[in-house]
Amino acid sequence: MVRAPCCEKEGLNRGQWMPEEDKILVDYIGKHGHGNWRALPKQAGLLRCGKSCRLRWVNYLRPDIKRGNFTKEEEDTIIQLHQLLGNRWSVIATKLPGRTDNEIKNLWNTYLKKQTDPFNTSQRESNKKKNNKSVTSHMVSDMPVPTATEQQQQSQTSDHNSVNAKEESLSSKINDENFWLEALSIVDSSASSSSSSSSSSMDLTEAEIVNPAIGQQCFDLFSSYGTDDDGMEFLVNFSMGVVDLEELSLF
DNA sequence: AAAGGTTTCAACCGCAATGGC
DNA sequence: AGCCATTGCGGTTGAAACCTT
Repeated sequence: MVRAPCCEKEGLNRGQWMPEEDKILVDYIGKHGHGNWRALPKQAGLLRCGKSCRLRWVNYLRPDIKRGNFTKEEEDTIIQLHQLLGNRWSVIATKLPGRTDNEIKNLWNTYLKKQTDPFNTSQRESNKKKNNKSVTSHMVSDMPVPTATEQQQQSQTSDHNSVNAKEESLSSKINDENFWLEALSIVDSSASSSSSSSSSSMDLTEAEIVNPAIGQQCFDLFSSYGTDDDGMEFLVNFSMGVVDLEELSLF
């Protein structure tokens, strides 16, 4: 079967959006919402395909878009999440309010990828000086996640027996209340009784990781369980320092 | 000043996923 | 179950801006 083109290309504008086009799109969506993207350009009077309109809105015209340089915290978050999720830009973007997947992808491809590559460490620094842009460069985290190179080195140097022994050791801690009390600080215990300190972790709702070393152990352990969608969501939150304690029952 | 090289990022493309019929 | 339309995602492109020589 011949694939249908995404839009009629004849007579439609392509390339850079003109300010007038932006205004038409913003005005239309402000009044009617975007509804059906394919039908939108015709209804709004734009000589663009629906796909182009959607992209322009999502990546540039949305009112909640945060423009400007990424902060150090945002960069660190992206680096951590990328190590966890790979090139799942849309998932990463959900953890950075106001940032788009396209923006994050561009940042990664032009800067962060080089940052995490030990053989290209100084490239952006020199560019930064050239461009006089205020992008910070470092990789500091309260709960450090190993770089891809480090992970590779780790996998090369450790044998399966020692890994299994470590997992068994960590697994045994999951049901150890003191282990969790040491690692976590309760953020939201409203759904449980105030005597939560003496209850099991399953009675609590949400906690912050206050002991990075233990947090790292937990992360290693949970990662070893594999990652379906729910597990992935848990790991994302965990990597950002927050634990949904109800999810612990999954492990 | 200008030519050539490099970087950035908005926009495009093609494919996969999803949902309705 | 299968087809089709639509949406969303990630990879890629190319024009513009910037830098170096």
